[in-house]
Amino acid sequence: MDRVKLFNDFLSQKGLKSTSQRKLILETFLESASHYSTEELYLKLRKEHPRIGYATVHRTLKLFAECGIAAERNFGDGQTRFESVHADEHHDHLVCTKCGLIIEFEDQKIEELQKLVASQHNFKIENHRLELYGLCKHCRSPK
Amino acid sequence: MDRVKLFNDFLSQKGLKSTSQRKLILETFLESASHYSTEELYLKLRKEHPRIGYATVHRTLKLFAECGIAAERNFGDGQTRFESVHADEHHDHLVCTKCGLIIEFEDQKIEELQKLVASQHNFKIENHRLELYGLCKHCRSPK
DNA sequence: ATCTTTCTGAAAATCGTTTTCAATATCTTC
DNA sequence: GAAGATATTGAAAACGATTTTCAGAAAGAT
Ligand SMILES: [Mn+2]
Ligand SMILES: [Mn+2]
Ligand SMILES: [Zn+2]
Ligand SMILES: [Zn+2]
Repeated sequence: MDRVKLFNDFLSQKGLKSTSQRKLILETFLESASHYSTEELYLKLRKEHPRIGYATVHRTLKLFAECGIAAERNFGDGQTRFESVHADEHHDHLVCTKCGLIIEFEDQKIEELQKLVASQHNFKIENHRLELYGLCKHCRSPK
Repeated sequence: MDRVKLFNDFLSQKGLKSTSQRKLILETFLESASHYSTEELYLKLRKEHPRIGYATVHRTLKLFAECGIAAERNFGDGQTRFESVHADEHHDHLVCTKCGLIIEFEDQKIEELQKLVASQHNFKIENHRLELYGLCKHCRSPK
């Protein structure tokens, strides 16, 4: 559990405290590979821990993002989503507009061409987002 | 003025009315090539037409999007922006995180590679977004 | 001109997110 | 293991962008 240590180091370095809620939220967040909205993770946690508060879940997700173990995403449904980040890996997304399925991909050629475009405009890229929206394999076929 | 006719056809086809506000908003929207938030366009309009309402501006922008003469964009600053769409042209964006400058580009190779990625996942693309965030030419150089 | 329907603008409502605040938990220091 | 200092929690309120409501005004049909 490398990310747990990473988060604890982040907390102590910032003078923040290690609480049972933070441990619980991190554990649950790491359990699944999904792209959670605050609401979704809150509802999942509340099943087993009815005392947990929405604000705590949200604040903790923001902390994950701040320390780099989570990334904030926005797929245009009006909710910010958080996903677990592995080391310095990067990926982009295919998003099914019908069932919500999210597929991750990385294409090195596209990444290169992005850099080329940026340099042609004298632009220094800090980050980017590429999302392909459409119908997934299952939602394409009627039946 | 092709887009004016397009909008009027859209209105009459839907049983909607052609009002002085709608004419004015469309005219002002088309005048500039910028990526307007509702707020921005509202403030611009209000200078010459203090009686216009925010809700009317917003509703009208949504109508533009619905009839295809505008597209909704979201560059992560929490505001929906509307830009004029020319025919079926498509483009992506470079966004300066410091000054807000928006540069448009289209790279045919990237578009091709996106299709390839999609087909590899048996995915049917409906639309996509590619945004490169960073520093523009001016904001890069200190001075 | 009259009637019917849609539109407008101000204000209120909504939705996701963030902040506030009093009670509680954690961490230090003795 | 207390006691004190500081950060955290959860509920509720505040927030900011967007959307809806509603009564009066305007547009279009007859
Ligand atoms: Mn992902
Ligand atoms: Mn554009
Ligand atoms: Zn699907
Ligand atoms: Zn700039």
